[in-house]
Amino acid sequence: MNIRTICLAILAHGEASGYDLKKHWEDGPFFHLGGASFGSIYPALARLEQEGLVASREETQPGKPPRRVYSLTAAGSKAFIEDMSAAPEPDVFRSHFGIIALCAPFLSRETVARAIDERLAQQRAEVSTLEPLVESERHSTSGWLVDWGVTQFKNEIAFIEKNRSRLEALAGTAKPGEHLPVCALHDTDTQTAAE
Amino acid sequence: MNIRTICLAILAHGEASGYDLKKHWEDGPFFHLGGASFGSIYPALARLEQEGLVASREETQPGKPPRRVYSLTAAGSKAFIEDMSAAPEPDVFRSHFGIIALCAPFLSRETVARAIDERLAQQRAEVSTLEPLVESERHSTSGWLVDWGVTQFKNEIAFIEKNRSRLEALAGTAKPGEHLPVCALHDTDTQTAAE
DNA sequence: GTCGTCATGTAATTCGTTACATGATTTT
DNA sequence: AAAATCATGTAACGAATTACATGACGAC
Repeated sequence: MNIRTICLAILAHGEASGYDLKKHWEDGPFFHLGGASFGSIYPALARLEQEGLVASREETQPGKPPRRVYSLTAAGSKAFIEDMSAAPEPDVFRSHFGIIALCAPFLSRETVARAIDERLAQQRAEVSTLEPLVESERHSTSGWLVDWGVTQFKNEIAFIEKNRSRLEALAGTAKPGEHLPVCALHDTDTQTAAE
Repeated sequence: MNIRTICLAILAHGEASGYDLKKHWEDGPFFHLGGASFGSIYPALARLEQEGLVASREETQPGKPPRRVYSLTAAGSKAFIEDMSAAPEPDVFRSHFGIIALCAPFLSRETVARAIDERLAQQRAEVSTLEPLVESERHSTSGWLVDWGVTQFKNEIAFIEKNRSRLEALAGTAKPGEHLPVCALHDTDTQTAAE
């Protein structure tokens, strides 16, 4: 999922300026899906225009700087649909919290407890951003996505609350210098060592 | 979450070569957390060694090329704990499926249906990778993470199965050229247009 | 005799971020 | 008077990927 595709996806909803695109990501409830800086948006739009996938017109507005408004061309629309139809690479979430959970035996109880608290706070914050939208977006385009998000975050919160003591109990259980397999499955070291 | 941190996290479990590190990511059940190529692992290890966070020794093995085995130094251990204690940036998942859900009105029913099927297949594949580990890893370091993953994936599958018709019903509902707000909340265009 | 595994590394390229540069207007 | 908002863009930099280069050994 590159910026180009996200630009096309947002422009499919209607024309927008580079500034608008950034606002959709930063202030919108879907910032999980993106988040991009001007330094990548403007060049991306310029390149899309060069490729003929978007067209732009300058819009002068009184009392404000002129804005360059982009919209999909027919070719852009086609490219967007092709992008959406392409087989997706599996989602990768490089999660700080996941690494902490994996490394709990090497970390102090306080570190683990704090990580759990922070994770819960973060997921709760996401829920309180999205939950008010469930009603207002029920019959809009984004209603489904809002529900998806709320459900995911709530489920994770429930899981962590239920299993936090089990994770905290793992904290600090590795003696200094102790060798633990990352995952017992494919750790050939331990097997070789045992032979 | 950069490669450096993941290297430290895996090396905290015990010494490993660059080749080992890659295997932990690619073949292990935790590839969601990472996935990195040799082109990034080897330079990362070299830099960590320069900084004094890891030490290496060459291990000659009969019939196989010699391997350079890395392990954390005291400074590396400290750096690892600091990295883990640092406040995490909120997880961002740039999800292809999420974008499709958001753009359903602009896509055909077939495209949306296929995307749903692919998503379900993908999440089910993750479950069948992780589920067999629930038992074997129950009392190991990674047990918690395995449970976390299984729960997350199963919950998402359940949600999609329950709500797929609702998403499919949205497909193709936008007329060509129609302007739809990405999210009703902060779409000033529609409000301005309505004034 | 070719392909897969073990093993390390470099170079070119892509993608994106941060910081910088500019400038009018409105709010505090 | 300072700060925030609207608005666009470039340049330097960083992080990671892909592709390339090398080479021995074992399996089929």
